[in-house]
Amino acid sequence: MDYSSRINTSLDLNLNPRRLHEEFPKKEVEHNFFSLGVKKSSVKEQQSSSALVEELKRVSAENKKLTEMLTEMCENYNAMRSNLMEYMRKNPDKEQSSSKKRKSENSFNNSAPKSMHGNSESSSTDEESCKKPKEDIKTPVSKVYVRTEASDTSLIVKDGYQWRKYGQKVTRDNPSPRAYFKCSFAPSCPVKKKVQRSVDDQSVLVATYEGEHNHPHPSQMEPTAGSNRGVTPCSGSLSSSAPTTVTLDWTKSKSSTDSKNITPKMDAPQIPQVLVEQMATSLTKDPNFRAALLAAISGKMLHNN
DNA sequence: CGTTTTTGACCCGCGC
DNA sequence: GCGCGGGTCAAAAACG
Repeated sequence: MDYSSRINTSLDLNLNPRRLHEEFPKKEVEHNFFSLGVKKSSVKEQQSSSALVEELKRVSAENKKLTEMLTEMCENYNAMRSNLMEYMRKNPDKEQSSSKKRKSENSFNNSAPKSMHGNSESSSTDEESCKKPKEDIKTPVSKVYVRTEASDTSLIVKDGYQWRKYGQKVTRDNPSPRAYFKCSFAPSCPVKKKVQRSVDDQSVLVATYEGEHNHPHPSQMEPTAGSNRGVTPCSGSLSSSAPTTVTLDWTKSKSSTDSKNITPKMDAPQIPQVLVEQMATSLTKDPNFRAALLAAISGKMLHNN
Protein backbone atom coordinates (compact mmCIF):
# COMPACT_ATOMS: atom_id res chain seq x y z
CA MET A 1 0.00 0.00 0.00
CA ASP A 2 1.36 3.33 -0.94
CA TYR A 3 1.22 5.16 2.30
CA SER A 4 2.05 8.64 1.31
CA SER A 5 -0.01 8.82 -1.81
CA ARG A 6 -3.24 8.30 0.05
CA ILE A 7 -2.86 11.03 2.56
CA ASN A 8 -4.05 14.39 1.52
CA THR A 9 -4.39 16.81 4.36
CA SER A 10 -6.47 19.13 2.30
CA LEU A 11 -10.06 18.18 1.87
CA ASP A 12 -10.57 20.75 -0.86
CA LEU A 13 -13.27 22.54 0.96
CA ASN A 14 -12.28 25.79 -0.69
CA LEU A 15 -11.36 27.16 2.66
CA ASN A 16 -7.97 28.16 1.50
CA PRO A 17 -6.24 27.61 -1.75
CA ARG A 18 -3.49 25.08 -1.61
CA ARG A 19 -0.53 27.20 -0.86
CA LEU A 20 1.49 24.49 0.65
CA HIS A 21 3.93 24.07 -2.13
CA GLU A 22 4.63 27.73 -2.51
CA GLU A 23 5.44 28.04 1.12
CA PHE A 24 7.51 24.94 1.41
CA PRO A 25 10.55 24.66 -0.72
CA LYS A 26 11.03 20.95 -0.97
CA LYS A 27 14.54 20.89 0.41
CA GLU A 28 13.48 22.78 3.44
CA VAL A 29 10.67 20.40 4.16
CA GLU A 30 12.88 17.45 3.67
CA HIS A 31 15.37 18.96 6.01
CA ASN A 32 12.68 19.54 8.54
CA PHE A 33 11.37 16.04 8.15
CA PHE A 34 14.66 14.34 8.68
CA SER A 35 15.63 16.49 11.59
CA LEU A 36 12.46 15.82 13.49
CA GLY A 37 14.07 13.43 15.87
CA VAL A 38 17.18 15.51 16.40
CA LYS A 39 16.84 18.59 18.51
CA LYS A 40 18.22 21.31 16.28
CA SER A 41 17.13 24.85 16.23
CA SER A 42 17.84 26.85 13.17
CA VAL A 43 16.03 29.79 11.71
CA LYS A 44 14.90 27.71 8.78
CA GLU A 45 13.49 25.04 11.01
CA GLN A 46 11.58 27.56 13.03
CA GLN A 47 10.15 28.94 9.85
CA SER A 48 9.16 25.48 8.79
CA SER A 49 7.55 24.67 12.08
CA SER A 50 5.63 27.90 12.05
CA ALA A 51 4.48 27.00 8.56
CA LEU A 52 3.48 23.63 9.88
CA VAL A 53 1.48 25.33 12.57
CA GLU A 54 -0.16 27.34 9.84
CA GLU A 55 -0.95 24.14 8.03
CA LEU A 56 -2.28 22.69 11.23
CA LYS A 57 -4.59 25.65 11.62
CA ARG A 58 -5.75 25.23 8.07
CA VAL A 59 -6.52 21.57 8.64
CA SER A 60 -8.36 22.46 11.82
CA ALA A 61 -10.42 24.95 9.90
CA GLU A 62 -11.20 22.32 7.32
CA ASN A 63 -12.17 19.95 10.07
CA LYS A 64 -14.47 22.56 11.46
CA LYS A 65 -15.95 23.17 8.06
CA LEU A 66 -16.47 19.45 7.62
CA THR A 67 -18.38 19.14 10.84
CA GLU A 68 -20.48 22.11 9.84
CA MET A 69 -21.22 20.42 6.54
CA LEU A 70 -22.12 17.27 8.39
CA THR A 71 -24.46 19.17 10.63
CA GLU A 72 -26.08 20.83 7.67
CA MET A 73 -26.38 17.54 5.87
CA CYS A 74 -28.03 15.97 8.88
CA GLU A 75 -30.45 18.84 9.07
CA ASN A 76 -31.30 18.37 5.43
CA TYR A 77 -31.72 14.70 6.07
CA ASN A 78 -34.06 15.32 8.97
CA ALA A 79 -36.10 17.69 6.85
CA MET A 80 -36.23 15.13 4.07
CA ARG A 81 -37.22 12.43 6.48
CA SER A 82 -40.04 14.48 7.92
CA ASN A 83 -41.22 15.12 4.40
CA LEU A 84 -41.15 11.43 3.75
CA MET A 85 -43.05 10.74 6.94
CA GLU A 86 -45.65 13.25 5.93
CA TYR A 87 -45.87 11.71 2.50
CA MET A 88 -46.29 8.26 3.98
CA ARG A 89 -48.98 9.56 6.26
CA LYS A 90 -50.85 10.91 3.27
CA ASN A 91 -50.40 7.66 1.32
CA PRO A 92 -50.56 5.01 4.01
CA ASP A 93 -51.73 2.02 1.99
CA LYS A 94 -48.85 2.20 -0.46
CA GLU A 95 -46.09 1.64 2.04
CA GLN A 96 -47.61 -0.37 4.79
CA SER A 97 -48.01 -3.75 3.22
CA SER A 98 -44.38 -4.73 3.21
CA SER A 99 -43.39 -3.63 6.67
CA LYS A 100 -42.03 -6.74 8.26
CA LYS A 101 -39.65 -6.90 11.11
CA ARG A 102 -37.13 -9.06 9.35
CA LYS A 103 -36.86 -6.70 6.45
CA SER A 104 -35.43 -4.01 8.62
CA GLU A 105 -31.88 -4.71 7.62
CA ASN A 106 -32.58 -4.24 3.95
CA SER A 107 -35.12 -1.54 4.08
CA PHE A 108 -32.71 1.36 4.10
CA ASN A 109 -32.17 0.88 0.43
CA ASN A 110 -35.83 1.08 -0.33
CA SER A 111 -36.52 4.14 1.70
CA ALA A 112 -33.40 6.04 0.77
CA PRO A 113 -33.91 9.30 -1.01
CA LYS A 114 -33.66 8.75 -4.70
CA SER A 115 -31.52 11.78 -5.27
CA MET A 116 -28.57 10.15 -3.65
CA HIS A 117 -26.42 7.54 -5.22
CA GLY A 118 -23.55 5.31 -4.28
CA ASN A 119 -23.44 3.87 -0.79
CA SER A 120 -22.13 6.67 1.30
CA GLU A 121 -25.57 7.91 2.00
CA SER A 122 -27.65 6.74 4.85
CA SER A 123 -31.22 6.75 5.86
CA SER A 124 -33.18 5.52 8.76
CA THR A 125 -35.78 2.84 8.69
CA ASP A 126 -38.94 4.62 9.49
CA GLU A 127 -40.80 1.43 9.90
CA GLU A 128 -38.61 0.47 12.80
CA SER A 129 -39.80 3.43 14.76
CA CYS A 130 -43.36 2.69 13.79
CA LYS A 131 -43.32 -1.00 14.52
CA LYS A 132 -41.58 -1.01 17.85
CA PRO A 133 -42.80 1.94 19.87
CA LYS A 134 -42.06 0.42 23.24
CA GLU A 135 -38.48 -0.46 22.55
CA ASP A 136 -37.75 2.80 20.86
CA ILE A 137 -38.61 4.73 23.93
CA LYS A 138 -36.45 2.60 26.14
CA THR A 139 -33.56 1.82 23.84
CA PRO A 140 -32.68 4.32 21.19
CA VAL A 141 -31.34 2.69 18.07
CA SER A 142 -28.82 4.24 15.77
CA LYS A 143 -27.16 2.91 12.69
CA VAL A 144 -23.71 3.73 11.49
CA TYR A 145 -22.47 2.78 8.06
CA VAL A 146 -18.73 2.41 7.94
CA ARG A 147 -16.82 1.99 4.74
CA THR A 148 -13.90 -0.37 5.18
CA GLU A 149 -11.57 -2.29 2.96
CA ALA A 150 -13.53 -4.96 1.16
CA SER A 151 -10.82 -7.47 1.96
CA ASP A 152 -11.00 -6.70 5.63
CA THR A 153 -12.97 -9.57 7.09
CA SER A 154 -13.02 -8.38 10.66
CA LEU A 155 -16.30 -6.95 11.85
CA ILE A 156 -14.65 -4.27 13.89
CA VAL A 157 -16.00 -0.77 14.02
CA LYS A 158 -13.77 1.55 15.97
CA ASP A 159 -15.91 4.09 17.69
CA GLY A 160 -13.80 4.77 20.74
CA TYR A 161 -15.76 2.53 23.05
CA GLN A 162 -14.65 -0.81 24.35
CA TRP A 163 -16.70 -3.74 23.10
CA ARG A 164 -16.81 -7.40 23.99
CA LYS A 165 -18.07 -9.79 21.39
CA TYR A 166 -20.62 -12.21 22.75
CA GLY A 167 -22.03 -13.82 19.69
CA GLN A 168 -22.06 -14.23 15.97
CA LYS A 169 -24.80 -15.41 13.68
CA VAL A 170 -25.40 -15.89 10.01
CA THR A 171 -28.75 -14.39 9.26
CA ARG A 172 -31.13 -15.36 6.54
CA ASP A 173 -31.21 -12.15 4.57
CA ASN A 174 -27.47 -11.59 4.54
CA PRO A 175 -24.78 -14.20 3.79
CA SER A 176 -22.18 -12.37 5.83
CA PRO A 177 -22.22 -13.07 9.56
CA ARG A 178 -23.58 -10.64 12.09
CA ALA A 179 -21.51 -10.00 15.18
CA TYR A 180 -22.98 -9.05 18.55
CA PHE A 181 -21.09 -6.79 20.93
CA LYS A 182 -21.68 -5.47 24.43
CA CYS A 183 -20.04 -2.40 25.85
CA SER A 184 -17.37 -3.65 28.20
CA PHE A 185 -16.03 -0.30 29.27
CA ALA A 186 -18.49 -0.17 32.14
CA PRO A 187 -19.91 -3.41 33.52
CA SER A 188 -23.36 -1.94 33.90
CA CYS A 189 -23.49 -0.29 30.51
CA PRO A 190 -26.54 -1.62 28.65
CA VAL A 191 -25.43 -0.65 25.18
CA LYS A 192 -25.28 -3.34 22.54
CA LYS A 193 -23.95 -3.22 19.05
CA LYS A 194 -24.60 -5.36 16.01
CA VAL A 195 -22.17 -5.28 13.14
CA GLN A 196 -22.84 -6.80 9.76
CA ARG A 197 -21.68 -6.22 6.25
CA SER A 198 -24.10 -4.57 3.90
CA VAL A 199 -25.77 -6.90 1.46
CA ASP A 200 -25.28 -4.51 -1.39
CA ASP A 201 -21.75 -3.44 -0.71
CA GLN A 202 -19.43 -5.81 1.10
CA SER A 203 -17.09 -2.97 1.87
CA VAL A 204 -19.68 -1.26 4.02
CA LEU A 205 -20.17 -2.31 7.61
CA VAL A 206 -23.54 -1.63 9.18
CA ALA A 207 -23.24 -1.07 12.91
CA THR A 208 -26.49 -0.92 14.84
CA TYR A 209 -26.29 0.60 18.30
CA GLU A 210 -28.96 -0.09 20.90
CA GLY A 211 -29.27 1.85 24.08
CA GLU A 212 -27.31 4.65 25.61
CA HIS A 213 -23.98 4.56 27.36
CA ASN A 214 -24.29 5.31 31.05
CA HIS A 215 -20.66 6.32 31.30
CA PRO A 216 -18.46 8.95 29.70
CA HIS A 217 -16.83 8.30 26.38
CA PRO A 218 -13.44 6.68 27.04
CA SER A 219 -11.62 9.30 24.99
CA GLN A 220 -13.19 12.01 27.07
CA MET A 221 -12.14 10.53 30.36
CA GLU A 222 -8.80 12.19 30.10
CA PRO A 223 -8.59 15.65 31.56
CA THR A 224 -9.51 18.00 28.76
CA ALA A 225 -10.66 21.54 29.04
CA GLY A 226 -14.01 21.56 30.81
CA SER A 227 -15.88 18.95 28.87
CA ASN A 228 -19.46 19.34 29.89
CA ARG A 229 -20.50 16.00 31.34
CA GLY A 230 -18.38 14.12 28.87
CA VAL A 231 -21.23 12.17 27.37
CA THR A 232 -21.76 11.21 23.77
CA PRO A 233 -23.37 14.23 22.19
CA CYS A 234 -27.09 14.44 21.74
CA SER A 235 -27.82 10.76 22.03
CA GLY A 236 -30.50 11.41 24.59
CA SER A 237 -32.55 13.63 22.39
CA LEU A 238 -32.94 10.90 19.84
CA SER A 239 -34.47 8.28 22.02
CA SER A 240 -38.03 8.69 20.92
CA SER A 241 -37.51 9.22 17.25
CA ALA A 242 -36.46 7.06 14.38
CA PRO A 243 -33.09 5.34 14.45
CA THR A 244 -30.22 7.61 13.75
CA THR A 245 -27.96 6.84 10.87
CA VAL A 246 -24.51 8.11 10.18
CA THR A 247 -22.11 7.15 7.47
CA LEU A 248 -18.39 7.16 7.98
CA ASP A 249 -15.65 6.53 5.50
CA TRP A 250 -12.61 5.29 7.36
CA THR A 251 -10.74 3.71 4.55
CA LYS A 252 -8.69 6.81 4.03
CA SER A 253 -7.82 7.34 7.64
CA LYS A 254 -6.83 3.77 8.02
CA SER A 255 -3.26 4.37 6.98
CA SER A 256 -2.85 7.03 9.56
CA THR A 257 -0.38 6.08 12.21
CA ASP A 258 -2.72 6.45 15.12
CA SER A 259 -6.17 6.69 13.73
CA LYS A 260 -7.77 4.97 16.66
CA ASN A 261 -7.01 7.93 18.83
CA ILE A 262 -8.91 10.26 16.59
CA THR A 263 -11.80 7.99 15.93
CA PRO A 264 -14.81 10.10 15.07
CA LYS A 265 -17.78 9.56 17.26
CA MET A 266 -20.99 10.62 15.64
CA ASP A 267 -24.00 9.17 17.30
CA ALA A 268 -26.09 12.19 16.61
CA PRO A 269 -26.80 14.11 13.48
CA GLN A 270 -26.99 17.50 15.07
CA ILE A 271 -23.76 18.47 16.71
CA PRO A 272 -23.77 21.67 18.69
CA GLN A 273 -21.32 24.24 17.48
CA VAL A 274 -19.65 24.40 20.86
CA LEU A 275 -19.01 20.70 20.68
CA VAL A 276 -17.65 21.01 17.19
CA GLU A 277 -15.19 23.59 18.35
CA GLN A 278 -14.25 21.49 21.34
CA MET A 279 -13.58 18.55 19.07
CA ALA A 280 -11.44 20.66 16.80
CA THR A 281 -9.55 22.09 19.74
CA SER A 282 -8.96 18.74 21.35
CA LEU A 283 -7.74 17.39 18.03
CA THR A 284 -5.23 20.15 17.59
CA LYS A 285 -4.05 19.69 21.15
CA ASP A 286 -3.60 15.98 20.82
CA PRO A 287 0.12 15.22 20.44
CA ASN A 288 -0.64 11.96 18.68
CA PHE A 289 -2.75 13.74 16.16
CA ARG A 290 -0.08 16.34 15.61
CA ALA A 291 2.56 13.69 15.16
CA ALA A 292 0.37 11.80 12.70
CA LEU A 293 -0.37 14.99 10.86
CA LEU A 294 3.29 15.88 10.73
CA ALA A 295 4.15 12.47 9.36
CA ALA A 296 1.35 12.69 6.82
CA ILE A 297 2.40 16.11 5.58
CA SER A 298 6.03 15.15 5.39
CA GLY A 299 5.20 11.89 3.70
CA LYS A 300 3.15 13.61 1.06
CA MET A 301 5.85 16.11 0.32
CA LEU A 302 8.50 13.51 0.03
CA HIS A 303 6.29 11.62 -2.31
CA ASN A 304 5.86 14.65 -4.50
CA ASN A 305 9.58 15.17 -4.62
C1' DC B 1 -3.64 -16.05 34.73
C1' DG B 2 -7.14 -12.86 33.53
C1' DT B 3 -9.50 -11.26 29.55
C1' DT B 4 -11.42 -11.78 25.09
C1' DT B 5 -13.06 -14.49 21.23
C1' DT B 6 -15.22 -18.45 19.25
C1' DT B 7 -19.04 -21.29 18.52
C1' DG B 8 -22.57 -24.68 19.42
C1' DA B 9 -26.54 -24.89 22.37
C1' DC B 10 -30.33 -22.84 24.12
C1' DC B 11 -34.21 -19.48 24.62
C1' DC B 12 -37.98 -16.94 22.96
C1' DG B 13 -41.10 -14.62 19.87
C1' DC B 14 -43.59 -15.06 15.69
C1' DG B 15 -46.14 -17.10 11.87
C1' DC B 16 -48.51 -20.98 10.18
C1' DG C 1 -48.00 -27.22 18.79
C1' DC C 2 -44.29 -26.92 15.63
C1' DG C 3 -40.71 -24.99 12.98
C1' DC C 4 -37.99 -21.07 11.92
C1' DG C 5 -34.93 -17.41 12.82
C1' DG C 6 -32.79 -13.87 15.67
C1' DG C 7 -30.60 -13.08 19.95
C1' DT C 8 -28.06 -14.68 24.06
C1' DC C 9 -25.47 -17.85 26.99
C1' DA C 10 -21.56 -20.22 28.38
C1' DA C 11 -17.78 -23.51 28.01
C1' DA C 12 -13.63 -23.99 25.64
C1' DA C 13 -9.96 -21.99 23.15
C1' DA C 14 -6.99 -18.26 22.12
C1' DC C 15 -4.48 -14.39 23.38
C1' DG C 16 -1.49 -11.05 25.76
